[in-house]
Amino acid sequence: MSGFQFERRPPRIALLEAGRQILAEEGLAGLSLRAVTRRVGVSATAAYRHFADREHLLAAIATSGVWDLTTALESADRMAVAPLAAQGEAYIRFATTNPALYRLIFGPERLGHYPELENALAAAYGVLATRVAKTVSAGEAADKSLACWCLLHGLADLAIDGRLPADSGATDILAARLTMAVAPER
Amino acid sequence: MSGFQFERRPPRIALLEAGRQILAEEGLAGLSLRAVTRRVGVSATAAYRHFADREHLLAAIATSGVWDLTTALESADRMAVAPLAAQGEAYIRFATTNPALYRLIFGPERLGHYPELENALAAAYGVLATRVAKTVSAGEAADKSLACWCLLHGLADLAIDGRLPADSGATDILAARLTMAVAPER
DNA sequence: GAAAAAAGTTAACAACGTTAATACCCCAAG
DNA sequence: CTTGGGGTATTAACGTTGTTAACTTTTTTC
Repeated sequence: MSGFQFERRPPRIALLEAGRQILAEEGLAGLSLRAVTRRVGVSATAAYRHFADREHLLAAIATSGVWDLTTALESADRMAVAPLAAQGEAYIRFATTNPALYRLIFGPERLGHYPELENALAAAYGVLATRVAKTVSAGEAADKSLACWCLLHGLADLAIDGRLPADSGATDILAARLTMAVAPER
Repeated sequence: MSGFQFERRPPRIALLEAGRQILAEEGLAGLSLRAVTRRVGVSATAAYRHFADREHLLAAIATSGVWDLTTALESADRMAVAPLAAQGEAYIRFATTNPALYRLIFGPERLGHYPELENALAAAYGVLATRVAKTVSAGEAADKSLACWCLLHGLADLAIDGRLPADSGATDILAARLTMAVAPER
């Protein structure tokens, strides 16, 4: 009868969330296995029940981030007018809102090649490419999708450390402009 | 009279070169302060005479890499026909030839913001922007330069871990095509 | 409630970044 | 010659990290 019972959150997820918090607060430098377990409140080696090693933890954190990006792109795309530009803005916003996470995703050694990360990235790319395909003639679709992604990735990278020339106005305006430059009219 | 005298290479440079070797051979993971000093044949702490800490060493290595990229772009630009496309190819070639170095340069936290690295990056960007400015109408120069750089950076990143769709043909052809897409004819 | 699976623990190791205190080596000034 | 000072390198030590091994504890399942 006694009302509640706390939902015991699966420990794997607790570690992931703690990792993302630390990443947001202290950057990649602070993201050690021990720091993560410390935050969750378990002992240093507890994480090895859930991740083979530190890199797998990092890959899992990155993967969860990519899924967030994917859903952000999807929901931006549902906008009635200018869905492509909206995706561009959403992409840049994701990167600038979660800089350390973004850098981890596209980071040093791309975290080896973890299949889960690959899948998530493919899904995110798919959302963009699908929209481009609807915006552009059939023959150009592949190239323009690729160019669009490169443009956004490059822009995001520059935006993250404030290297975008400020005279061009706000980040999202620039993103929209460049996105449109790649796949204009129609 | 006695012929030679070995040029004593400045230790700072020896450390830098050892660092770049390690980076090329073992990737960022193997690039520890101790590994560098070990390779040069000095004791672990000797590097502190020349670099404040590990991050400064990394920044110096990255900086030296950017200067290499700059001269590669410059010499590509000296080509008579299609200098812009040539720069694009040179950029991608640099990235794919020195993947770990490239990733270090544009890496995790962009190595704080070290002025030497900033300057080197500005110089490299200048080489590209100057060429774009000569290829495009005055009003478009800034935007197109930026777009061009983003495109190349994104392409390079994808190329590094073989994520470029192979059906589009060789990397350099793709680079040329995309470069041209941003700044066509004239 | 016993057996099996999942989760967490302590102890220990090698490697790393970094600091402090100290030695060496070369060369110019007295 | 000696004196000393800059630049360079050394050893010893500390705290932190990733990881393994040998366990114990908790939770789930039948």
